[in-house]
Amino acid sequence: MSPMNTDQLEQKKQERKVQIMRAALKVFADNGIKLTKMNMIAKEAKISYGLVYHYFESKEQVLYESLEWGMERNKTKEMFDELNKKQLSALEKIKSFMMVAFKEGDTGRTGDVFRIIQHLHSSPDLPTHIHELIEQSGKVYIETLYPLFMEGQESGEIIEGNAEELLRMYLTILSGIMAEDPLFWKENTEWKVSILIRMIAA
Amino acid sequence: MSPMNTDQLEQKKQERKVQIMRAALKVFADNGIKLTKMNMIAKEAKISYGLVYHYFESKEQVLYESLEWGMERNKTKEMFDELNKKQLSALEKIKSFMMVAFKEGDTGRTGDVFRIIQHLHSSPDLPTHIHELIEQSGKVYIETLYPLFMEGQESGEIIEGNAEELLRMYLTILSGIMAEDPLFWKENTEWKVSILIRMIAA
Amino acid sequence: MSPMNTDQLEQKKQERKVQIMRAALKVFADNGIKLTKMNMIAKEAKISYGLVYHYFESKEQVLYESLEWGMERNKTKEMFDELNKKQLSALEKIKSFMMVAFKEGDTGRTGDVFRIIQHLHSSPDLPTHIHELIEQSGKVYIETLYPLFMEGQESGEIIEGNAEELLRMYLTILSGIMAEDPLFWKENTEWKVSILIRMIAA
Amino acid sequence: MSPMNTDQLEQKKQERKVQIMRAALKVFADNGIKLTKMNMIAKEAKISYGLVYHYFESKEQVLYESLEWGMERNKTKEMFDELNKKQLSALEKIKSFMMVAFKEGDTGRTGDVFRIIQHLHSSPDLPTHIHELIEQSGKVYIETLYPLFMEGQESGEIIEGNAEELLRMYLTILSGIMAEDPLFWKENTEWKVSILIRMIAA
DNA sequence: AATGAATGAGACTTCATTCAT
DNA sequence: GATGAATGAAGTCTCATTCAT
Repeated sequence: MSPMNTDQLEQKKQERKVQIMRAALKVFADNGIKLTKMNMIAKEAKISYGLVYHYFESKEQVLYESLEWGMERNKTKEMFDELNKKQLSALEKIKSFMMVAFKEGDTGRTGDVFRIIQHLHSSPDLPTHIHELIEQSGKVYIETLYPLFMEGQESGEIIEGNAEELLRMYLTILSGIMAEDPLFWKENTEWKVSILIRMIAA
Repeated sequence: MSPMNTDQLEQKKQERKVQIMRAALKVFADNGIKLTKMNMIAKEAKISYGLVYHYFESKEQVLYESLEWGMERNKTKEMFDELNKKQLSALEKIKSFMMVAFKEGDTGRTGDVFRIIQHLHSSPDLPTHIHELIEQSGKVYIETLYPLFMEGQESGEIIEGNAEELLRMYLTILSGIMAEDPLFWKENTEWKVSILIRMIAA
Repeated sequence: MSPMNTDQLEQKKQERKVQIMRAALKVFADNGIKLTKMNMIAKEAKISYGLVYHYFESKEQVLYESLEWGMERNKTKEMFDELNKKQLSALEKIKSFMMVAFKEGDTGRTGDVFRIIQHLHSSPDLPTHIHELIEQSGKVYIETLYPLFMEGQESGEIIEGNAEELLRMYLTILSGIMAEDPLFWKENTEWKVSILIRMIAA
Repeated sequence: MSPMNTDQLEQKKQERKVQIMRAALKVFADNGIKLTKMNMIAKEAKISYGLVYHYFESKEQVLYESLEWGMERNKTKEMFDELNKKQLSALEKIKSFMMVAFKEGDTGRTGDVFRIIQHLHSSPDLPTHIHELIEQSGKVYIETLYPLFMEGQESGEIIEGNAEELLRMYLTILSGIMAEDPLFWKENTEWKVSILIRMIAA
């Protein structure tokens, strides 16, 4: 009942939520939104399904907050800021970005978020605020990669043509891979990245 | 009571089945197996859901027969035989294959079948006979493209390396695109094909 | 278009109805009312299910008319009148009744009607007019057998006790047998009848 | 959190299952397998149909487990062992068996199980494991009564003839009664038993 | 007259959500 | 806080009935 208690409780509560959100991201990413049962999230988080409702209003709310949390952790922007400090060409930066973004361990969840966003593209019956979240999240990739594409074209590293269109196609392909084969990046990452880069490298 | 009568009826029945299978392929491709409701197939075919059961035993049977029918129409093999008659390099043949396979109108359904097969890869709880059908169908692409990849490598048109792995990655990317953006090939097909080809062109 | 034609048509129609009713009685008797599908009746009558609706309003109507027709053919009363002409004791008449009633060929349908009536006892959700028909039909057996039971008791052939109760139990057992094992009477009829008679024989 | 807690929960769960199985046995017995709706079981158990699925996988599983449970409670064998300790003639034992088996109160469910087994004889489209259960259960009656029939014939209490056939007919009649009139044994049990016994008593 | 194509109510089952403990 | 018991909407499939041919 001491004031400290309240804080501790609050923190514990937050930890629980994180435990659930981490599980949710994984399960949503693996199965898609509709096919993910509350059951599966609870099992992945090693709690009872009833408890999920103690921390979240609904399945939809779990999705929303998990995405929010995942994007925050995702920190694409920060990743780029980090990259920009290094002395690399535009193409090398793009390559580095892919290596970092998709070859993550347990912590990042970048891939999970990316994959969920793909699943969501094909779920037209979701509420607006979720679609907005997606929209916003998708933008991050565009906003950070577009300048690099432009830079690459100027320096002659990247093929000519409409940079925006090229970027969109590039992202479509990345999305597609993640939707198609979640384990794609697990093996031979470097080789695969280099092949993909060939598409845009002059 | 003329002999023509029976034939006509039989043909009409077959047309109805085709109407349903065409609808089913589209809806399955767009939504995945589990998320496709009989309702959706029926609505797409502009009939009542009850009627679907007049022509097919179950949802699973609709899937199976539709795939079978779609693959038959698909005729990847025939397409290649046609190609091989022409005087083209391996890379040009691969390019032609993509142009023909993915830029079809309403008739071909090649893309739908391709996408469903992708969905099915991630549905481990389907009966054996469907998985066999998929397996078999997937093989067609490999069996027809693999020799071309080899040929391309020998002639120096295609980059060095493990041809099988390269082909698998190539197919994963194609699958991913179709899963991700069904309308991908509608516009700018030629340019998109050329970009993709860059991945493997030496 | 001649007047004769009308009659012939009328007769043909009646024959068709009989064909259906005969089939219906058999299928209803074997499967019970609810579990009998229109399909099964049609197949048994070797016609399409649609045609049944040409001759009858509904499944319920098929049941009603079939029962009516079956009871008419059944002619328990006539059977007894026949028996009464012979010089037999009451017990021998009861025995004869059973032999005739249950060991019939294709024509009689006595057993079918009897069995359907049993099924109907346990179908409380049927319309009134059908229940009335049943009621009425059940009475025939009681009305014709009751005097024989009385007579048998007076002559000392049948055991003492409440004749009505004894008869009711006897009929329950007969009904039960037909519900339980439709083919019961096919074999060893005489021996089985004699065993059953032992229950009431003094 | 006391150790008792888990046990209590487990016990409560078991009680719920028993509540459902008791209801199921009654409803199955009254209506037959196919005509029994999950709804009816739920209503009889005074719960929602959804809850039934919390405790059982499917309707079929409800049937299977209910039968198993009912047979266990049934304990025909134990009943006979009890009887055999007493100094009774074979016929008297058969009589006692019937009195005990069919004049039970709420607890026994012997009659329900017996009736369901009859219904099942006429349901050829049930899975094997259920048929095996039935088979096995049916055997109990035969295995326990057959020796008594033989014994009775040797001592001259029971009429001559093929004991097996006689027993089969006897059981058919019992089954039939239970199928036909579930309340048959409620009243006048002793008298009814004595009449039935007359069939086989020398 | 005859067929069987077409429809939709109802039954089984799944699963998100609420609630008692 | 934590569990899982309880409910009911929605999806798959069956089948009586209507209707076009």
